[in-house]
Amino acid sequence: MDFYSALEDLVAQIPAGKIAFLGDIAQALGDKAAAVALPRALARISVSCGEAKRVLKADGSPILPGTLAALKRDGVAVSGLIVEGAERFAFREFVSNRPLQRLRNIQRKCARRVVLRDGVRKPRTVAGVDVSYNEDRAIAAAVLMDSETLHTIAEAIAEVDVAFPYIPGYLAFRELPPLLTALRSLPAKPSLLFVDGHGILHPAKCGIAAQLGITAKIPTIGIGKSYLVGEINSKIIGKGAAVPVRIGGRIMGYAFRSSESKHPIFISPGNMITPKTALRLTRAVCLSRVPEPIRLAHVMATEKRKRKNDT
DNA sequence: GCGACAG
DNA sequence: ATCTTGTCGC
Repeated sequence: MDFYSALEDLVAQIPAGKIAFLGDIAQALGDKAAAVALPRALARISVSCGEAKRVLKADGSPILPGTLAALKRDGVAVSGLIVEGAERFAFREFVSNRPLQRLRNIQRKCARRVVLRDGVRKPRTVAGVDVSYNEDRAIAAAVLMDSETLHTIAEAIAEVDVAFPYIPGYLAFRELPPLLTALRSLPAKPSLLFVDGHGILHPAKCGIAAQLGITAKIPTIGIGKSYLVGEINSKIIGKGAAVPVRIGGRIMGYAFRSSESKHPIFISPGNMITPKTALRLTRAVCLSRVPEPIRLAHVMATEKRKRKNDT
C-alpha cells in the first residue's frame, strides 16, 4: 500500500460532524514531524476523498478550500475563518499500521549496512545525480565525468512517476526510484557518486545518499544544501573552510563553505567512504557552491523538464 | 518558552 | 522541489 492510499484511509475514518488535526494524522501515520508535509499531500488526494475537508491545523484553521462550508453542513461550529474550539470536535481514534514508522525501521536496518571505510581514495570517474519535478512526475538526471579534468563522459535521463510525497527525513522513498533508473542508464558505474541530499547526517543515520550507496553498491557522498540534523559547535570562518557536524559526539559529516555564499553545504558519507575523505573529495570537485557532477545533473534535469513544459 | 527536519 | 522580476555585481 502506498503512502497516498494510507493517508486516504486515515482521512476516511473521520466521521461526519468531527474534525481531525494535522498533528494527529501525522501521529497516526507514524511520525508527528510529518505534519508539515501533509497539507500538500491532502491537496493531492482531495479529489477522491471528501473527508479531507475535515482536517484542520492546530489553531483550527482549514487546509483545503471549501472546508468551512463543508464543516458547517456537518454541524461543526464555525466562527469567522476558523473553527472555534475545534478541540471539542477532534477525532483521534485512528486505526493505522503506521507506515512512516515502518519506513523509519527500514532506514535503521539500512544504516547498519553502511560501510564507513574508504572504498575509493582516488576515483577515476565521478558522477552526480539530481531530480526535477512536474507535480509527481520525476525527471532524474545522472552525469558521469572524469574526476581529473571534470569533462563529461556520459549523461542519462529518466522519467518516473512517484507515489510518495516529499516528507523531511523520508526523501529517499520519493527520489530513490528515479535516481536509480537514471544511474543504471549510464554506460558505466562511477568510482564515486555525489547525491543531492544527506548521507548519514540523518535522523536514522540513513539519508538518501546512504540508501543509494547501499542499493547500487558504490561509494557515495551526500551533499545537503540545508541543515537536517547534527550539532555544530565551531563557526565556519571563510570560503574553503569546514567544520565538523556531530551526532552524539561522533563526527558524521562537515559543514563546508564551498563558495562566497554564507550558506554552507553539508557533506556526509553515503556509503563506502569516511567523513574525512568525503570532505577531501568534495573539495576537489567544487567549482561553485555545489559539486560539479551534481550541478550538471541539476541543470540537465531542470532543462529537460522545462523543455517538456512548453512543448 | 521552545523549536535548526534534506528535495 | 516549484512559483516568479527585477536587480546587483563580477
